[in-house]
Amino acid sequence: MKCHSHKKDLKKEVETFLNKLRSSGSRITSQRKSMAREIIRFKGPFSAEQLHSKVQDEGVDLVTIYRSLSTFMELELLVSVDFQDGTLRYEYGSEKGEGHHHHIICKKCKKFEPLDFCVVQGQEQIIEKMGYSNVTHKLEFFGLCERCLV
Amino acid sequence: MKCHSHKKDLKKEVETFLNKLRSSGSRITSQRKSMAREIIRFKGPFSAEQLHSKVQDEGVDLVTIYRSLSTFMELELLVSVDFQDGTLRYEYGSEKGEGHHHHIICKKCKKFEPLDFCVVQGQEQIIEKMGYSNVTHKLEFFGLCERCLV
DNA sequence: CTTACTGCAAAGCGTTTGCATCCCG
DNA sequence: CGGGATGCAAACGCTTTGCAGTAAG
Repeated sequence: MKCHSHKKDLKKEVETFLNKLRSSGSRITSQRKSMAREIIRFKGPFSAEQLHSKVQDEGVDLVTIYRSLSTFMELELLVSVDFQDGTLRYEYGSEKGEGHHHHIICKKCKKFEPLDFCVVQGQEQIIEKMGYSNVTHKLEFFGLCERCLV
Repeated sequence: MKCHSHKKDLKKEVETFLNKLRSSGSRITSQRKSMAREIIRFKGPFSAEQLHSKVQDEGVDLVTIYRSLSTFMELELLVSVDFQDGTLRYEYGSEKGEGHHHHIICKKCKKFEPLDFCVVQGQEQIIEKMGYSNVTHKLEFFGLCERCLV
């Protein structure tokens, strides 16, 4: 039951993703369909390499992944998340609006959990008064998870 | 008058920096003395390359810079700052304590200003209750400065 | 004297670019 | 069909590593 409705949700979300792509004038290729599906399935931050491993069976090149990720970022379909380990992650969602959230990331194993609070957004107005426009923020928490503490 | 006292402050701060190094069992080389002086002079985030340009006249290699920066980070003499442009910056100071602060960074020209407020530190305790230890956070604001807005 | 630190060269890694080909609309 | 998207190979920029020589304590 639950499983079936999840599948339906996925299909619907992929469709939403692709529609945003389409309406920007971009083309819907088979590679991008695969990417969209996996990006939504991740339900959290992922690296280019991780996405590649999910779609390389379908013949999607890593370079294509990088180029599409860059396109998706410009269209604000994705946000970037810095894990502080030299590899950039991406996550389905936009900087502003409902989905906005941050993470607690384990310094050692890089596992993460989303956080449902953000006390920072109010600060952006203060900074806009300082003379900056289009202000956003990046916030991540880092710690050692229980398993890695030992 | 002011200039003279600044010089004195610099010398004292460099001494403090080197003492922390010394007391960790590290050696005080001429290269590290130069680096310490310039790190404190920056009064803000700097890249390895920027530091190199300040001390290469004194014969300090870029590789030595990277290795020392890594040492200084371990000793918590520096914190890292992510400008989201693929080049890591470092800043004199520690994660916790008096000096703790964040920045507003211009997305285009990468100029920055320090911010004197941080509303996030209280959240770290919430996350420690979630089962994480040694929790810190990274927060930076990004916007377009007046000059770059055009 | 011991061994941490340094410089040089080379490699490593994630990411980007050039170019010919492909295929979406 | 025209132009955006792709795959392959090669380059890129930042950072790390190997190793022999140097110098701090």
